[in-house]
Amino acid sequence: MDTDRKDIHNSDIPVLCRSCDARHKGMCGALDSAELVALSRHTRIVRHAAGDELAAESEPTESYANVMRGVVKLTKVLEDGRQQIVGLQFAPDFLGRLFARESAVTAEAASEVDLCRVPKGALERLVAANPRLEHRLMQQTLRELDEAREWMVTLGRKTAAEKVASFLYLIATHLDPSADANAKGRKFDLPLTRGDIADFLGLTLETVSRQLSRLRADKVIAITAVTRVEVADLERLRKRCG
Amino acid sequence: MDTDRKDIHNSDIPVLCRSCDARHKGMCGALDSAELVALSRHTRIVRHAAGDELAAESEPTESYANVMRGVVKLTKVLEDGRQQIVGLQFAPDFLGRLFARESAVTAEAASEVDLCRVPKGALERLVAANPRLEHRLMQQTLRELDEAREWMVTLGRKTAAEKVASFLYLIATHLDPSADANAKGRKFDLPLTRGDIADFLGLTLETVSRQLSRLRADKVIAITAVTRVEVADLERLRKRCG
DNA sequence: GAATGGCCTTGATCAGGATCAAAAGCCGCC
DNA sequence: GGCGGCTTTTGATCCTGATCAAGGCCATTC
Repeated sequence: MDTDRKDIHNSDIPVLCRSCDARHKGMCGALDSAELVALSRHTRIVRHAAGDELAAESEPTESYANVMRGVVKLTKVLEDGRQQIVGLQFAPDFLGRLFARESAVTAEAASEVDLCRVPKGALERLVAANPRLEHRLMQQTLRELDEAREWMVTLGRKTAAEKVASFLYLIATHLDPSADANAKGRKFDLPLTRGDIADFLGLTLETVSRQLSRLRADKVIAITAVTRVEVADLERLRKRCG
Repeated sequence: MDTDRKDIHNSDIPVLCRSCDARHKGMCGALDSAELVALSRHTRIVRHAAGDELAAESEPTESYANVMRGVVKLTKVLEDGRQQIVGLQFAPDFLGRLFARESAVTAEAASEVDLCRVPKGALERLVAANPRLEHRLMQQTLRELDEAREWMVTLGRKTAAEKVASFLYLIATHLDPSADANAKGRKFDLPLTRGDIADFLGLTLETVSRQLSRLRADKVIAITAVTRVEVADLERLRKRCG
């Protein structure tokens, strides 16, 4: 209690929110400090290990979340087990399908992940009361729709080689926001296994592995460890994306 | 002038809007009669022939629209001309990417189409002033995102036969909203050519044609004219969707 | 009603990626 | 340090759907 009030007095912003990206680039940027304080009473930071299931397809969802660290994959499966990754979420993305009774996708931690969870009802009340928040979430939803459509081109019309290059390009440009955007090269850890990448690209893991080997042989990338990729020249990689 | 005022007096609802589906299931349902009257001063009903380009990729958009009749296809192309249809819009869908400076897709009339066009600025002002309208559009955007992700599974993981069955199932369930939802069968005209269907499914038109022939040979569908399809038992078709 | 030009269908062949199979790295664990 | 369980890589073969090619159907036009 006492500390709570001191926090508010000190800065008007809850401790947990002070260094959170969601406040700058994510949905919390739409909230003033009073709303932030009110919301933070309901939120809970949770850490999940890679592989943890965060939400299941056709299961009721009882909370939304902001991704604070790590990568979350959204997947859908056919009855016979064929699987497709339909989205990847990076910090500070909002996680969850607003207003939906149940999730249309399975959400799984691709890497170790920190989430800032909010109970469904609490967020929906806040959205109803604050059009600016809904506007923010609308902007993200529109961006996700743009990305989904971009990816449909990749899935439907690109060759295996172009698909793998496109995936690497996506990761290189999304994963490390701290990297200098102008830098020619990038180094990063793949947040997905070969099998996951295959599920993202509509390929088999063998094909993914072969195409990675080919990109390495062609010196477009270096693979310094099984999950470690270095791109010396992003532009050369982009040329391979079709 | 005089007629205008009479219309308003008569029913509070602009003539053009009275029989429009967008007022019931589309975005205009979020507007009260005064807003409807105000908005209708800016709208213009336009008819487009099949094949007309309604908006071009990377071109500035100066208006949004509601689809009142017909089917609009949204496409994206790779530099070398490979094409992918990334969405289909049916009445009374909203057409356009809210808040975007330029379109990320090409919109083209797949059939003869009637649009209710609204200038970009007019709609954006209305959205800013009316959170309920943004909420409506948010709902449609979320639905489109769900559909895009559903389609990613089809593109990435289904066989050619399953893709074609899935397309027919989509059309059968979306095209004729007046049809009895419980009816076992459906009859409809395909709004797309074989080439368009191929671009939607990530196939070639020859493969689409062959798979259609196979579905006909297997008595899952009847093709009574080149664009006319009859499905006797929707459930049998669904079983082919994978 | 013949000619023209779009679509569409069907056939023959080809190739890209899947599948099947095995070996090679990698890592935790005893 | 060596063992067992992994994911990943690489190889050999197969098969689905692409490509190349020809012909058919239909509407429009003269």
